Amino acid sequence: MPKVGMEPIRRAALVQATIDEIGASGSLDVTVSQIAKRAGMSSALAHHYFGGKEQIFLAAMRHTLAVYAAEVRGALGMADSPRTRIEAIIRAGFGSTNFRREVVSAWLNFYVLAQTSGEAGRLLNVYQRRLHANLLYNLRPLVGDKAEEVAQRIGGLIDGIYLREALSTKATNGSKATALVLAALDLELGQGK
Amino acid sequence: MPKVGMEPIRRAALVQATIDEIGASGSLDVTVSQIAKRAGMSSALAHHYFGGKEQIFLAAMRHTLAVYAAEVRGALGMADSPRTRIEAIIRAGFGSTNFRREVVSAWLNFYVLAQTSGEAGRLLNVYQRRLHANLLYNLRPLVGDKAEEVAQRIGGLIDGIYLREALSTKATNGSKATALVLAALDLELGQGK
DNA sequence: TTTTTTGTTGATTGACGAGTCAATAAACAA
DNA sequence: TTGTTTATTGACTCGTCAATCAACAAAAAA
Repeated sequence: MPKVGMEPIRRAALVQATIDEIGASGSLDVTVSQIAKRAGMSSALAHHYFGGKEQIFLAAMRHTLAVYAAEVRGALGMADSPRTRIEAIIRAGFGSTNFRREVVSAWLNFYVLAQTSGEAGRLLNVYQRRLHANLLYNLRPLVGDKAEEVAQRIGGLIDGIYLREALSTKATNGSKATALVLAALDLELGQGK
Repeated sequence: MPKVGMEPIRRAALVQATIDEIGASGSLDVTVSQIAKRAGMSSALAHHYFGGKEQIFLAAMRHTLAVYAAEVRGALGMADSPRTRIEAIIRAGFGSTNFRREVVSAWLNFYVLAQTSGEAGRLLNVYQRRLHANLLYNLRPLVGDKAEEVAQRIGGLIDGIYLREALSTKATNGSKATALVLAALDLELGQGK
């Protein structure tokens, strides 16, 4: 019983199903059929709306990145000093949304996809640049010309902790990760200038 | 013209070819045929010696981990204080061997494999525990009961910087990464007991 | 020399998966 | 009413790939 205006609904369902399926299987070796089934439709329909598997992946990646960007933006809006803005960035990265197992798994696999797909690499690049620029901009007034180096370190630490959580079998604890990075920030800022 | 005693040679060639092939393609989507061809033999022979694809991957992973472990051990042998031992660990991680593009790529993909394969997860776990234990043991005399936290941070930073290099399109600079982490170490140690 | 062990591959099998297509049907426009 | 657009799928094509097998060759053992 075909209804009209299904396209956005189907697309959203497929994107979410893709993230869930990647999270469930832990790899990009998920078939279009699996994704479509989870989203409650035939694989032919998935192809109809997205054209191909890679485009489904990219849409899922864009969605993940967009959600992350929105959270950072939201958190930044509530902060009014460089220091609190940096804290906001860190907290947003380890927020409950981005820290759910399936999202973490999706990120990890997007890292791999970025090595193969040019478009995926570009997307990830945008994320990394934005994170770095945000950190850099707010660190500058706090540590001057050390900002570049500090931003590199805080950014790397965020990614590294993220990675470890992705691999850890234990239930992940976002707040512990946040505390760890915040302590590093304190150290970096405590060093004068 | 079959010669005798080929097994170890073939196995080593396949392991190296696997790492190279993963590095070249940037993903685990490499076929046994590709690997075998790069190693100069038929795919049937690869199956003959290893049994299956997963076991080839695991052997490559074990080799990568073993090389890394050997470098750490070598570096540790030349150090005689906790501080220099920690430096040795960091330097080894970013040493030229582990920092070559194909090795970095292999690591990244092993991370993904670890989510799927139990044995791969176990192997990676061994590496992480060993790194953590090494850091912890040598940090204890320097920062006392903060050692656990500091080890977590230094370890996470190593992994994170590694990850970023894996994704960077620019030629990677191991010494820059090393300097970044060493500076973080200085900070952590500078904060007094 | 005969037999067994080790090395080696081309050909084949069997499964699976991406993408296409034709067909069906409801909604909508003319 | 008739034609067009949108939604939807089962069936099919085509390619790929892991794994197996049968067969052949050389070396080593008997």
